[in-house]
Amino acid sequence: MDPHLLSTFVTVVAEGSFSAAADRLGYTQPAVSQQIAALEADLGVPLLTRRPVRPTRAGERLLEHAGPLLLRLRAARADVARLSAQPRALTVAAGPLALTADTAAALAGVTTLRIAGAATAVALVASGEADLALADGPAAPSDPLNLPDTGPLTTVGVREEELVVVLPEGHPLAGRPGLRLDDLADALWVDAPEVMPLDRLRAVARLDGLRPGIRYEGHDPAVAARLAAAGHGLTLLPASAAPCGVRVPLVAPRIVHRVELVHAALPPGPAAEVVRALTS
Amino acid sequence: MDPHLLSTFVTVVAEGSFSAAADRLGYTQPAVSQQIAALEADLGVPLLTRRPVRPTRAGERLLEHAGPLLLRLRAARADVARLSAQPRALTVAAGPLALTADTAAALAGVTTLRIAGAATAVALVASGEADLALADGPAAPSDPLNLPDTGPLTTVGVREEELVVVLPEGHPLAGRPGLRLDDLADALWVDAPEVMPLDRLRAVARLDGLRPGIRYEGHDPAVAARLAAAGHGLTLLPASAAPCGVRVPLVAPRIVHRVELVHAALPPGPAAEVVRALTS
DNA sequence: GTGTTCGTATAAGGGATGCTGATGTCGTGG
DNA sequence: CCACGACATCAGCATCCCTTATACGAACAC
Repeated sequence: MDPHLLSTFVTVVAEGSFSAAADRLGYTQPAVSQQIAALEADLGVPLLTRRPVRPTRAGERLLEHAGPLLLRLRAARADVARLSAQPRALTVAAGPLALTADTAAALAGVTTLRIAGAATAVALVASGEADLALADGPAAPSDPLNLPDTGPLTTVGVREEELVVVLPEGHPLAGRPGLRLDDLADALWVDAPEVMPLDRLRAVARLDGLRPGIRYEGHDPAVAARLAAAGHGLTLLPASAAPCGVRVPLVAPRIVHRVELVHAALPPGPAAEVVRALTS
Repeated sequence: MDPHLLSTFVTVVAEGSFSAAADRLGYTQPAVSQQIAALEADLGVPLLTRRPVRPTRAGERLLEHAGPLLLRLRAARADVARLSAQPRALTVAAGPLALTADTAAALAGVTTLRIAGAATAVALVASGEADLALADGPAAPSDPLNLPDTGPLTTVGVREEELVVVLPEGHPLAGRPGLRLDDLADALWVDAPEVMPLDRLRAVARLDGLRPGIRYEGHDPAVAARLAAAGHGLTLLPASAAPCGVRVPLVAPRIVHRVELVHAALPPGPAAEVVRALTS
């Protein structure tokens, strides 16, 4: 199973077409046909239906592996390259809720800041496209975030902050001193996958429900808060990131908003300085 | 970076010799030389010192990635193969402390039982060599074990059991009703990496210390207990696995011995039956 | 210092692999 | 029914990679 073939397979599925994938990869169409045929011959099962081009069940299984595999390959290459690389631009990938005032203050010397979800941020560090990641997400107090395993990276907790439920004014629960998530599982929630993904919340809180309401595809927590304040659904945010609406602390289950710093082994330099500043 | 080359690289490091690796892989020596040269040319750095053959720092980095990568490749292949595979022998990989009487009773129809550490057991399931894994290890109560991420596997908790410190009779602490691990960090411990690895204990308990004493390379918990009872060092075992010695419950930090069942998506069959029996 | 030996690197040749361009085949839409 | 779009197949050719043969270099013995 050549990674080259795997990458072609991923592209074909993404494009939904052999010819389009060939264009994108700089091959001719027969080359892509033959690569897919080689993969299917190797594994002994069809991976794609043709016309329309869609993954079979076996193809879906393979897809689940292909992404992490190709990422890990890039990570290996990046890890080796880091040893002999000259210090260059300093890129930080941060979660949308990771940048409080004092965290931002610690980012001296950073050239580029990129906002990305926890998994993407870690992937950027692993593949060498970013030097540091500030991954954020919900977690039980003092529990680590459940970050994908992409190789030998160092992870340190940076901060944990109380979470609040953001409600519109006049909501029946707005007067409560604290709220339990179980009581809100049937309510409508703002579905903001780039700010506070509902599926991660479900996993951490160990509950089903949290019906998705309006979907917000950006990564500005203030917008999510405003949507919640306007009654489009509830949302859960760290206290400092909810500028409006009625904010009621979450009391059960005990979940906090956690920020972790992820980086590879770093030579002394500006990146290491930022790590020191963030962890002190 | 061809996985083929990666695999050759791993073999060369393991054998400590190009020629020996060539023999093992069924190549000639120049083929191995050329493969390593190709890898080094691709990555732009020497990966091995020659005479003696040892990984350079870049090579060590690559090695850290190569194992998981090759495992993941096997896992992908196995995952696809599972879809069209006929039900065959049913193999279970179990941790050394996973098999209590009732757990063993649930293994109806199992053909082969293999004892392996948690990481190895999971790797066996991922690569399709085993159908089920019963991984075991220390963990905070109701926290999952920290198993390596090898792809889309299902994990369910099976059991949690109290841990006891095994002491020789007459030990100054033998009369205590309960023990704190911090107070024992400076004591000598039985180093039984296949039964209860000290490094995992350190990670879970978040402490250094636990000085390794006698090393036991087998995986029989009774032997570890006997070594402890004979005064060769302390050891920590689930209450049911310590047949001798003075057994004092561990009261802090709160750590239990946890067993988790790991398996891929299973078609109905004997394997699924065992899963049902173990999780009910 | 010199010779022997062991182990890796290099060179040349041949077979397999994999890409391109041309053409075939099948399903869809006019 | 025909034309068109899209994937499969085929032939040809360049490249890659493995094998055999040989060169090179370090370690060791004397």
